[in-house]
Amino acid sequence: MSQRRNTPQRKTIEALLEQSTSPILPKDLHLQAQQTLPNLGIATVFRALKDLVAEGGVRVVEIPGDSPRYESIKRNHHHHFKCNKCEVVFCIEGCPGNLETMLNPGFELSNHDITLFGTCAGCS
Amino acid sequence: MSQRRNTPQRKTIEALLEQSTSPILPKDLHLQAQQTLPNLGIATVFRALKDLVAEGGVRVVEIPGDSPRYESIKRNHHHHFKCNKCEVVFCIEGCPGNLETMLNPGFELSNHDITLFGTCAGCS
DNA sequence: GTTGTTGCAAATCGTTTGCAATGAT
DNA sequence: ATCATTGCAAACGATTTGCAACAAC
Repeated sequence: MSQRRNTPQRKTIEALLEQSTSPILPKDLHLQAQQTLPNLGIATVFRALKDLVAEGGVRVVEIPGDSPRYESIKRNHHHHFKCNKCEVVFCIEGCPGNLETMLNPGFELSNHDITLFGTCAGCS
Repeated sequence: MSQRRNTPQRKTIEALLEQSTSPILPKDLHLQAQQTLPNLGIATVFRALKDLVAEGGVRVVEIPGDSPRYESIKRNHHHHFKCNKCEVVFCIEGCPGNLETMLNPGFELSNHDITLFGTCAGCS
């Protein structure tokens, strides 16, 4: 099988993901990583993200209307809020729970995704 | 300003959206509409969807991992469930509500999006 | 006849892939 | 010296756009 190699590219990408306080878009991750590695290609970013998601170190965050963002799995279960004005995405702790009750009999719940929209504290 | 014209293309697309019991992908809508209008172009489907969403007759449904689906606004507020096995998307009535309590002070909630994942009755 | 609408093809955006060169082990 | 990884460019799928022909009004 394939043993993973510890390249500067991957180290940089992983570090940026761990430092970020909100989920990042691949293109922003690419821009930020290029400050350290100017020749870094966007394909390498996507490959690293795919590997990290497969290994379970990173999770995909989908905000309706946007392309996928990525965040480190180090943060525990939470959801996201996107401000309609400044477009910033915030992580929000807490979860309504009890979602199984929404399902008809015979349906089994494995996971869920909640996105809230509105105006953030700074914009309102 | 632009007055909308009642073309066969738009009538067909609107009718299909109203008949559907679950949100549809543009490419499926295109395929279905082509049974009536064989020369219908995919661009016309996207243009009609954009207009319908702008007018408020149709709503966008985003299931994480998939491209956007569309559904008639005639169905009232509800959420969606995607089966991990058969990949079918179901509408589910009901809503946990009380989501404002998840937000920090200063944040205002305008709308929300919930997607549940798991196994549907037919697959489990 | 005016002008919104269409189909087509080309363009765009985000993402993936093939491949030869490179670098970690 | 292996063989995973890289950067680049080409390929891709979904969506958008320009434009000349067309059709609803």
